[in-house]
Amino acid sequence: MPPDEKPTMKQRILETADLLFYQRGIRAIGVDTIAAEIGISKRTLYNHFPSKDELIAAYLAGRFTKAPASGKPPVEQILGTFDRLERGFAAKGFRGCPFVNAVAELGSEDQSVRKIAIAFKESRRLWFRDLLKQLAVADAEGLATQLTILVDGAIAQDLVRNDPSMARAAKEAAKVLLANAGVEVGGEKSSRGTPKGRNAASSHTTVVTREGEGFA
Amino acid sequence: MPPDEKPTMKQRILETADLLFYQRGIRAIGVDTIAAEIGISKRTLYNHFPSKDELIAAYLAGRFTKAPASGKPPVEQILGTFDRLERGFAAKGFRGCPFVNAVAELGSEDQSVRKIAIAFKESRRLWFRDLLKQLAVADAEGLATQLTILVDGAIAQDLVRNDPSMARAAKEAAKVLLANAGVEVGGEKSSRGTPKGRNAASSHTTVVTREGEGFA
DNA sequence: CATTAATTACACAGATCGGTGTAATCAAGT
DNA sequence: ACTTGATTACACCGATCTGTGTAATTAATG
Repeated sequence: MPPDEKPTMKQRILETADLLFYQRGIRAIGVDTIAAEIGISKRTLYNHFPSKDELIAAYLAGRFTKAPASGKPPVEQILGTFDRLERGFAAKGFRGCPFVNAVAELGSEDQSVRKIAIAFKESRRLWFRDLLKQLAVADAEGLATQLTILVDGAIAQDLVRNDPSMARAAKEAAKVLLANAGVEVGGEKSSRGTPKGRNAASSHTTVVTREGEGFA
Repeated sequence: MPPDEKPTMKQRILETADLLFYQRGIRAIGVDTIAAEIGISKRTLYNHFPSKDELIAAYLAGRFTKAPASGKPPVEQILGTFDRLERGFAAKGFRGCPFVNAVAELGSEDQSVRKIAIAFKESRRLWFRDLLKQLAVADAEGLATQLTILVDGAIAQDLVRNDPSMARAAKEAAKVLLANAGVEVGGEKSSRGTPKGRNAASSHTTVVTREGEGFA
């Protein structure tokens, strides 16, 4: 499918909803706001999505991306996750994991949202696990769980602190866990001591990319 | 101060707001709902809290508890955090970290909420750091950060999965990080392999306690 | 008993919420 | 030129939101 050409109206609605939902919260954004942002009538929005709930579902479904496959060796893929994470943190507009946020704000009643969130988290865990199995790690299941914990912990910390170095701290921890599991982990320790520049207003030419999608 | 005696009206309002805000989300709960739950008039509520925002602030302030001090050795205190975390997860009605949730649902604009969330997270990190310094850990700052990442990661994972064993997985990771930093960590490895009973509907006589408060 | 303070019921304001109904308008395709 | 489908403007619905004004009622204190 050619990625150019003018986007469908449905796509425009969805991507605008995505932006607003993610940035300001699902409950905080009304359908009127979304329609106004695009400059369309509310009727048009409802012609493409029969209800806000379905729009929310589409939003989360769109965030459910596959973890990137690459030819690189498993260790690099695993550690690379934390590098992508850090870039995501540094990118303007990062606001944590959309699935965790959705569960947090939609309460425990909403079962469908929780289900997709669980599916996403588990898919990431399995991605780690399969790579760990390639590395002949004994307890691939448990270590994979621990890696997802590191990822989500870094995300939560960055969400409140706005400190991208949390990704690096998590990466260092991941290295220790990997080494402890008998995995040969690549050379330099990347950074030492307390990550400098905590709570950074340090804007390194941040790009507005949306890499990582569901995070992470 | 004697903890018994009948609670103040303000206290009743606050504790009810706490329960509802935490359980169902701040944005999801209206002041009418809170007043109705207690059985008081909305006017009375506004006589004690001039606005919902101040009630929210009081809610978060109430969740800002000090990490429990004890005479136990630092390592046990650190690892004990994860045990308390697991009990919190198992307790009925656990719904993640109130500060992270508040930041997640109130969006990036609300500065006051983010500030108190940062303060809380940092206080927990410093608590870890001071204990680590007692253990003569070289990079106490960095390791403390990593421990908070583990805590928040376990919380996020449990929030979506409802799996209290995430706390144990985080604890095992913490042990590895501590050992790697030269800390002598206590004997048995507590559990091995994949934590059984993932996504547990397994109700072990869960208590309704609210220990941990702000988590963790 | 009289005073005072808290709480009550209740109506109401203005905004926003998700969602619908309708008729006019616009843009293609044939 | 005619038809078809999408989009528009716009009014409207009932519900809910935060917050206020007011006068009556209740409970404790002197």
